[in-house]
Amino acid sequence: MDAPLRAWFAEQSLWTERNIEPVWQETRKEFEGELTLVLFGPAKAAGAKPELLATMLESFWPSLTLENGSPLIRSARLAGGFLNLGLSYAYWRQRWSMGYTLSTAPVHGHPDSESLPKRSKIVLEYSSPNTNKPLHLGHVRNNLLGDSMYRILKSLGHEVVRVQVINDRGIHICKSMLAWQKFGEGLQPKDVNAKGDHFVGHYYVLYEKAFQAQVEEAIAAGVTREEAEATAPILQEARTMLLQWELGNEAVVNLWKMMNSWVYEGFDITYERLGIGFDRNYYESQTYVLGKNLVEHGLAQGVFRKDEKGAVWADLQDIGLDSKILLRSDGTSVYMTQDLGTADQRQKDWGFDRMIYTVADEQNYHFKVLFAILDKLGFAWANRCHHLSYGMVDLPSGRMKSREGKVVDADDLMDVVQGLAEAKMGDSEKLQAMALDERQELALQIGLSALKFYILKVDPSKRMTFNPEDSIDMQGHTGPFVQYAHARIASMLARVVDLEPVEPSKVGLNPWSLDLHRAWLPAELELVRQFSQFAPALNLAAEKYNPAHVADYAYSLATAFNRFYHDCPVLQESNAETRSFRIGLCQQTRLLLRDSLDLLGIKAPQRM
RNA sequence: GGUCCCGUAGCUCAAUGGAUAGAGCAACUGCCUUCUAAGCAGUAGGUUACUGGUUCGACCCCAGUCGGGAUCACCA
Repeated sequence: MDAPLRAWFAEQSLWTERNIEPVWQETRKEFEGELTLVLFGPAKAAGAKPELLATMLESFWPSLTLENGSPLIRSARLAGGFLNLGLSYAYWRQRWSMGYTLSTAPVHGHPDSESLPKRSKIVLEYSSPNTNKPLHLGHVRNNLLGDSMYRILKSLGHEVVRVQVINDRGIHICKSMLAWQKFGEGLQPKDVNAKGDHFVGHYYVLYEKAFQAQVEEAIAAGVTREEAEATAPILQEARTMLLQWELGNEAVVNLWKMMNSWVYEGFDITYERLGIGFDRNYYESQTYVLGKNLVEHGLAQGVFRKDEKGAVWADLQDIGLDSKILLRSDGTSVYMTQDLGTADQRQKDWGFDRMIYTVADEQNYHFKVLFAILDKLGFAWANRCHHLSYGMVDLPSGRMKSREGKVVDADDLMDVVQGLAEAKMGDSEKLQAMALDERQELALQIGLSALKFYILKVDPSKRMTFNPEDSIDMQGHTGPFVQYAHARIASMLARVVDLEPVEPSKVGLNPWSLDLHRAWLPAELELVRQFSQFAPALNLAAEKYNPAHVADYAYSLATAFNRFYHDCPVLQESNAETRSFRIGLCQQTRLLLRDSLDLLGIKAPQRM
């Protein structure tokens, strides 16, 4: 809702004398009006019936005017305790003219600019893959959330630094290295025409197979499973390799570098195709040594304690959490230790106001503890760290399990959605004349749109089920539905120049000159009303770290347009005034659809 | 076991404490000689897991019960 209007209502003595904040909501579709004042609370506080308040308010309506003196309120009807207000067409024209788009925002701000959070510098972490296997569906949700939040926060004027931590070291990396050494026969990805990350992932699987075989063999020889798993020779070899890596053994380090470089080449391709990018990579091989000095510092300050074995602990019982170990008795660090160090490092690197970690909700407790310890260490920015926690992605058959090969590979997924979009395009005569590369690019845009929208329309905090069949759907509540509305407008507007050599000012840039000498049709009013919802949706998405609000908005706007398109002729409208008005509506709709899609990382093709 | 999260139409998801709980998919009915039918209009589908409580009003807040998940390592 319009902030000045809200402010005006809130200031009325009717409320202020009784210390009441009026409750507003969007008017439900089945009632006349766009804005609803809920009178139950105020009525109760005032000891009066809603009817009486509505009557009292009636005297205020005439005093409510726009800058040019025309009235603000078009209609006011009480239904139960709900006062439904219809706003004047002049108001909606003005509101429309302030219509916020990404391209105009930095210059003009937008109508609800008071509610804009202060612009700040934000470090946003997402993706954070391991270098022993390719990206899968879980990474995809992470990437899409991170990328969309980046776009959303950036559009509100924040400076956002996109970072990922690459988990490039550790026992799991050594496992694939070892397997390649044993079974790889010196082959490289290019020798077998493989994508680097898949190539390395293949050896990780081979390791697991060899490991299981050894375990079964040991069990057959009479050893317990537990012991067999702990003592498998190949695991010993992997551990030895990790030690050698840590000691800087040249052969091992060279192998490590070579295989990681293959993986990065593969990741680059996947990210590129998915439309995801980063401003800075942090490598665990460099950050895993960080944090020890922080712990020493905390120990000196008396924030941490050392036990009799020499291990260092953070006591968090005072804030309802457990104790957390930070340094083992042998002086080595744990995961938490490096996360502390990395956070501190990033503050030094960027001087951020806020830091956001896009990490699955299985680590909720970890981040609670991390932020609590940063706070104990006295970092003022500790309470400006946020864990953008998202739920796991399940398959219809249940949880994804990489060990059982029950994973959806990111590259395969993109192949499938692109292929389906292309097949669908084949049905359309208007798209058959396209050049092949153009076709494939469009198919990718549409396929990715289906995938991205399917994932982003769900509240991040909720666990979601990924149904492959639904995810490639292109009808109904989907990305292609929104894209289609955009493409329809684009193809229509492309003809405007030929059909109607109108002044730019007549087609929406200056709506004050577009006074229609008639009441608006419902579809016209609904469309303009949707224009005013863009900024609130964007703000809500940023505030709640939830791109689903933008996805919802894009769908609502597209729906409103489709009805308008069905009900109202545009180019074929004979009345010149109405035609210009509607062309203006189309232009504004197209911009908002394009920008909403962009915030979700989805392309808006000109035709489809 | 302690802590935290979740339970809404057959399925996937919505719904600041507000009106008759909404969409899409799947099912069924209409609408292309008309600016792109990847569309529009309609029918059917609900004890919001259950039991209480708070209040003018509860999917939403509180307590309990049942069901599902996560987490609580000198793992990462």
